[in-house]
Amino acid sequence: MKRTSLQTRQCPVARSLERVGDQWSVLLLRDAFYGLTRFDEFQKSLAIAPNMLTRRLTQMVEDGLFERRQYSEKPPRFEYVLTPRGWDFRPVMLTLMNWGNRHFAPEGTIVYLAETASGAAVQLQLIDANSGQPISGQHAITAGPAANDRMRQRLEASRLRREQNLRQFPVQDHQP
Amino acid sequence: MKRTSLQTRQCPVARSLERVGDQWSVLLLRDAFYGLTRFDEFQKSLAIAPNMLTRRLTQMVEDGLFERRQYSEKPPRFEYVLTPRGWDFRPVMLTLMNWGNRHFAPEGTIVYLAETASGAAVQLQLIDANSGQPISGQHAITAGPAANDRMRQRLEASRLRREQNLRQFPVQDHQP
DNA sequence: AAACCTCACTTGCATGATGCTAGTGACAAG
DNA sequence: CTTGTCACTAGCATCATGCAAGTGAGGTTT
Repeated sequence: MKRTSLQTRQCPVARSLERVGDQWSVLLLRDAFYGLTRFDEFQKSLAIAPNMLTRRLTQMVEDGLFERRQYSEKPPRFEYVLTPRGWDFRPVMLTLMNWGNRHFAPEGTIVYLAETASGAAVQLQLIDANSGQPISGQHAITAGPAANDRMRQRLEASRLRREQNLRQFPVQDHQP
Repeated sequence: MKRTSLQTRQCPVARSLERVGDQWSVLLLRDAFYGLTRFDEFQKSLAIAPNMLTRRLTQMVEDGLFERRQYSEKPPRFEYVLTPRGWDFRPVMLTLMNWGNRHFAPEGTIVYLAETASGAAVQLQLIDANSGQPISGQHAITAGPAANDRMRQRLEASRLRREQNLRQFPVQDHQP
């Protein structure tokens, strides 16, 4: 059957998944961050069927993640370059890579993020730029001005459950 | 045809996608972070068909993201609780949510992360905990000890392209 | 005690997205 | 004038997705 559309859902995660909720989209972005731009580069790197690649790239151009650009007139040739929206996905990619490294690399560290200049390894951390504090279990998703009733109920229920848990297990914090 | 397996690929992103490379897995994790644990809670919240939900949950239990736990004997009832590996996905979720909020919420901010105590809004930022510096275009993916030849070649090619770009556009930095 | 409800699923089948293979069109090189 | 590169398109097989309906163990209501 048709895959259920998440477009109508009022949730930024669901809306993101509508654009990158499949394997190939994310891998294409990964390769784009590695600097690939051309159809056959993606094809070789990913071992993806050409029709799948066409479908994904077309969709991602439509979604504003890639821009299709002609780089040669006489042999008509095209390349796919990241838009600002595509570039903006980089933190998600790095966080996901970090997760994969920690949990699915039994043979040891495959890749890591490093400073280009010094080569020093980076230890990724998500912080609140306002306070400088790392994100922890002391931070919670909150309804914004555009949230509808359904979303507010969902978040309110979540808040209540959190309070109950705190009463039951006062020191529990899975997210240090 | 069968979906191509990414298991054999030596890349932490591909390996992560093998576990969360579909829409429902990520949405299940989202709801788990909201505090949902029971089959029918997930079903109502996501409007997912029960067979799909069974398939996803079973897979995610196998992958070590959820643990299936009996919480009642007399009416035999089960719940699905996040494992440490599942909890560890939270930074990815928050970063993805942030991306969705910025790019796919034309009606305004739907949800935001806030400090539980003060209610102060959080401005998410990815930093290097070693240096305290934000992650920028000055950081690059580097081969770790367990990287194979193919991965090293990929990263070397990426490095060369970056250097060429710098010669062509010396001030370009898409990732401030 | 019959009827109805809750929770956690299972079964059966339709269909459309995924994916393999082969082919195409525009040019360039030898 | 044959071969090669690049960027695709076309045709078809099949498997994952998803709807609808049912199941079983027990509780609650009338």
